[in-house]
Amino acid sequence: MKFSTRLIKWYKNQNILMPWRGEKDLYKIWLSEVMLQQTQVKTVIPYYKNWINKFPNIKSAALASEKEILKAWEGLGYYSRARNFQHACKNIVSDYNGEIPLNEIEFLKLKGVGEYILSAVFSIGLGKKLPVIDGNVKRVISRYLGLTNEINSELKNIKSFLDIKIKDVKIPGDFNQAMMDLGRIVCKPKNPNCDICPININCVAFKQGLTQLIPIKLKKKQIPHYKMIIGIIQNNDKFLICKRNSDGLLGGMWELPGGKIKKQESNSTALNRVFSDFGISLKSNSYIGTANHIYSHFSIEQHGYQCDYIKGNLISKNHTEYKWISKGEEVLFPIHKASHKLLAKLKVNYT
DNA sequence: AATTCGTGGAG
DNA sequence: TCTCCAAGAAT
Repeated sequence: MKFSTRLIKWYKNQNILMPWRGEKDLYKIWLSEVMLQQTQVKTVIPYYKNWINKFPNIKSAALASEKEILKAWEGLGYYSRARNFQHACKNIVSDYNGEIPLNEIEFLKLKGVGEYILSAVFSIGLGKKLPVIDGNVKRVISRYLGLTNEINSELKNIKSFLDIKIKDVKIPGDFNQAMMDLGRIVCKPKNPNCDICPININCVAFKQGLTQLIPIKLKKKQIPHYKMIIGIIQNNDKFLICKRNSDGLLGGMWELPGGKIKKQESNSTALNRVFSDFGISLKSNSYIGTANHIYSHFSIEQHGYQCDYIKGNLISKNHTEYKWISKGEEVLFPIHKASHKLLAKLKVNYT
């Protein structure tokens, strides 16, 4: 049997169910692929279902408020995906009469649509013979062909191999999803189950015992670590939350205000300095707790302090809106994980 | 071209 | 605890 025949036979036999499998609505296929970027299937499923309930089509997504969009994405990470997806939906409503462009060049112009999304949506939704290349596929093919250069310098070899293999496939979407399922379930990063792999016969890495070495990857740089003070600024029964700038890290998300602690600086000194720079004066404070959080390129250690507000309006170049809210109201706002960790400690200690 | 974008799970 | 990395794209 041929490579693709073995692969697709295995795929059909697995019959793995996902909410978007078998879906024909391009909008839903597209949404699933956006959510699945750098995110595991299991994580995406509840977010996908919730999103489809709230925004069942392009128009509803385009008409939603930014707050609703980010709230539906809260906790999923890489929030620019949500903002870009809505931007693209608005673009489709205004410039494409509400219909997703079926032309590759036009679809690629949409925000958040790259080579992967194009290939995934057009192969699964339209039957186009465009191979997808994601982390799974890179791993599977680099092992299958025994590619011993750094994985990202082998992309042309991987693509030319797939371009040939997908030509004689009847259902390109199945071929692509089979490749990704195989990488996720069998050809795993560690301890691949080569014994049950449908394409192990011609796999170079398997035959030569190289599955532990391939794919070859560069070592990641160490990420910096920062200490921060975070304020739960109390004013009567309310506390302050701030909306981050729409660009950059956690764009558009709400958070508890705070800032970095300088080296050799005490927590209380940092607390006074940061909020003095924000333009608000505080009095007595009490320690709430510490919450660590790891981002992709740095990590933080948040030291939370509950403070009593005296006067001043918070002005920060990092934020565009400020709001005093009562405890419990935070569920109405899209708030990032790091702030949620401290809010959880607030509940434990002060209810 | 290298960096910047979250969060959670696996081992 | 530590490291890797997941249906990548934008800058």
